Amino acid sequence: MSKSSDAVHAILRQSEGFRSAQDIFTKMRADGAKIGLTTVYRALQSLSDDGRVDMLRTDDGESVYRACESDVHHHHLVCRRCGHTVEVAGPDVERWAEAVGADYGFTEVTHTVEVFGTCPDCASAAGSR
Amino acid sequence: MSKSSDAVHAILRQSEGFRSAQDIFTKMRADGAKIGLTTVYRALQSLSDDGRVDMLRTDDGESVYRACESDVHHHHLVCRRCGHTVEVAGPDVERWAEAVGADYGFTEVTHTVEVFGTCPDCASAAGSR
DNA sequence: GTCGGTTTTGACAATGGTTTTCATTTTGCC
DNA sequence: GGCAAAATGAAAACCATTGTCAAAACCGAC
Repeated sequence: MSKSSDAVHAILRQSEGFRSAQDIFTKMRADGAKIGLTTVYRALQSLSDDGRVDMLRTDDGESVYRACESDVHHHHLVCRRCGHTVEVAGPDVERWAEAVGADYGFTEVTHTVEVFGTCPDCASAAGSR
Repeated sequence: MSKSSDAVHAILRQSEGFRSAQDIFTKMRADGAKIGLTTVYRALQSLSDDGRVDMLRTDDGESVYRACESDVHHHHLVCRRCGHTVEVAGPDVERWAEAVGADYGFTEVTHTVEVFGTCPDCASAAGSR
């Protein structure tokens, strides 16, 4: 459980934002790697278990992963149309989450915050809903 | 798009927390309603579009719905151990999300915020990871 | 080098929630 | 009643994810 995991991790580190498992698989195959989809999922799972990648679900139920750059905690502003991602820091949110948790006596509080929207480009590029 | 929707909405209002679509379907059938799974999904979708029910995804990708009691938008504080859920309002977060979106020119900004932690009960009840 | 056993891998099948399809039924309206 | 539009539901299609299982890679021991 290492060579493949490392390869997947590498792909993730080369990537900007979040990527789906299938996406990663496709890219790896395109890069010439001989890897199976199953293995990608397994790698992703163990990496996530080890806390080396972040995993979250998009609105349509797909899981997406990102290499964890644990030093700085930040969130993402994702364009729901083109997928363009901006990293945003949100000290206020961090504080709020902690406060809320503490308020109810919760410990080991973590939080997931994702902001979705339509980016300027896509907005001007038109659109029906 | 009304009789069924109303029926589904009624079930939801009778329920305490979140229920899955399949769950609702099963219950309605048990209650003697002649309704199809498809219709339940359709009803849920339109109710959700109209903002009359809240919809969210569990960690395993299942969609769950709940009658919207408060017209106010709120988030959840979930115990990662026992699943106990507390509803929390977060005006600050709402404002922050909007501000962040606006900052980058994003429109139609929505956000997902979930706070996880270990609730007091579970914390005292102990544990291994 | 090779033997034996353990781990990893990946093609493929299976799962399961959700969505689509499409023919039938119901509804609203004249 | 008659007709068209909307709603319905059974079954099929989807599709991301997970399970299966036999083959391949790995590894320490001989």
